[in-house]
Amino acid sequence: MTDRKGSNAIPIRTALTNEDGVDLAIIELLFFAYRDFTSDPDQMLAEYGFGRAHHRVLHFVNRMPGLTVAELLDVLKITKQSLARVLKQLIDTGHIVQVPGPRDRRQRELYPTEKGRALMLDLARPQSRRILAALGESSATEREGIERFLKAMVNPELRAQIDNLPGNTSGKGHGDE
Amino acid sequence: MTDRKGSNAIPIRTALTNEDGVDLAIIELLFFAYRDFTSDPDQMLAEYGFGRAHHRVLHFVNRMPGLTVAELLDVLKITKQSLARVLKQLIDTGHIVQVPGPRDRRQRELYPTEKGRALMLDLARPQSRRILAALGESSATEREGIERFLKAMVNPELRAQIDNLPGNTSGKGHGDE
DNA sequence: TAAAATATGTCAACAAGGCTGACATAAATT
DNA sequence: AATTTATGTCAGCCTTGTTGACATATTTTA
Repeated sequence: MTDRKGSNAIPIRTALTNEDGVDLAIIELLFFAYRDFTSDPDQMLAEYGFGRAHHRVLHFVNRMPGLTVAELLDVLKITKQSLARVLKQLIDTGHIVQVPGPRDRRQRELYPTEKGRALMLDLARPQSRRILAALGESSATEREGIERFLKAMVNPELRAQIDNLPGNTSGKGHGDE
Repeated sequence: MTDRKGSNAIPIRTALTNEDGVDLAIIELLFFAYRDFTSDPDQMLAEYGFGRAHHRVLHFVNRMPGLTVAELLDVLKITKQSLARVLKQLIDTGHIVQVPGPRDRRQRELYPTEKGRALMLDLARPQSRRILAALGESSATEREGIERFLKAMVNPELRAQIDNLPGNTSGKGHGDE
């Protein structure tokens, strides 16, 4: 009897707690925090017929104007077919424009339009407000601790990408290299 | 000419930076951190034919054994139809069992089985390891700062739910009230 | 006790946003 | 001239969310 579901399916009535050697507190906090963090822009995006995927594309095109499709795929870690759908919509609605790469004309450099920049800022504002409120009375040192923690949660290979975003401590930016 | 996409779609070539009054640094850190945070269990779950939704259900059933379907829906903030699919699979595979509520027999109390407890722990371990590594040299005070920040990111109405999870500072737990 | 409300389950259909595989085109590289 | 590269696109699949409708058992209420 392999008992996939049968007789020994005895209910465990004791709750798993932080004492079980696993950091349940932060695991759960990340889940709840991220869910609510994304909820503000999600609501706004729905009015445009956009989703979270559009938001991410719009965000990074605004942060790294002129990036190529391949570079964007590398930041987002999705396939080009996934990107194609949402990128097409953002182009069709005039939020993003494509410009043939000057050096390599196979490439398409992606830039936000005025409209795309405005939408990106609209989406970022409630998130920024939430973050500011959550930081509350935090000192600059505490903020550094939070940023350091979040960055350390990212896979090491990808931390360089974060540094290369414009205005971030180490990197010299992306725009006009 | 409404110009949905036309002549004035001029590419903006300047990158949006932290100086634009929006906290781009933490916005991006949350995106990257959460993506990588979920990637470890996602990979493991794929081997079982499960997804992130199964993980969440399994997690909270282990954390609050005996919760009812309605309570679980309230924690996850999804519809019962969404829950039904994944819950059914978890029950069919013997990870979770249902027990008729003793007071109200319409209710189904949800409990993990030994198998469900084991899987939940397996999934939590890499996440916990990542968190521990990210905390690194952080002091207890820094950790508190991080937890306080994350909790403050959650919508205020829902913070009580977090406190009521077993082992969390204020709440007196859920199990055998 | 009969009627209404509640907790849960289930069917059907739909959408977003991931995925894979295959193939086309233009441009650059070899 | 042949190959590789960057991008686009078609078709189909999967997970996980959604809504609406309806069935069943049980509890509560009138």
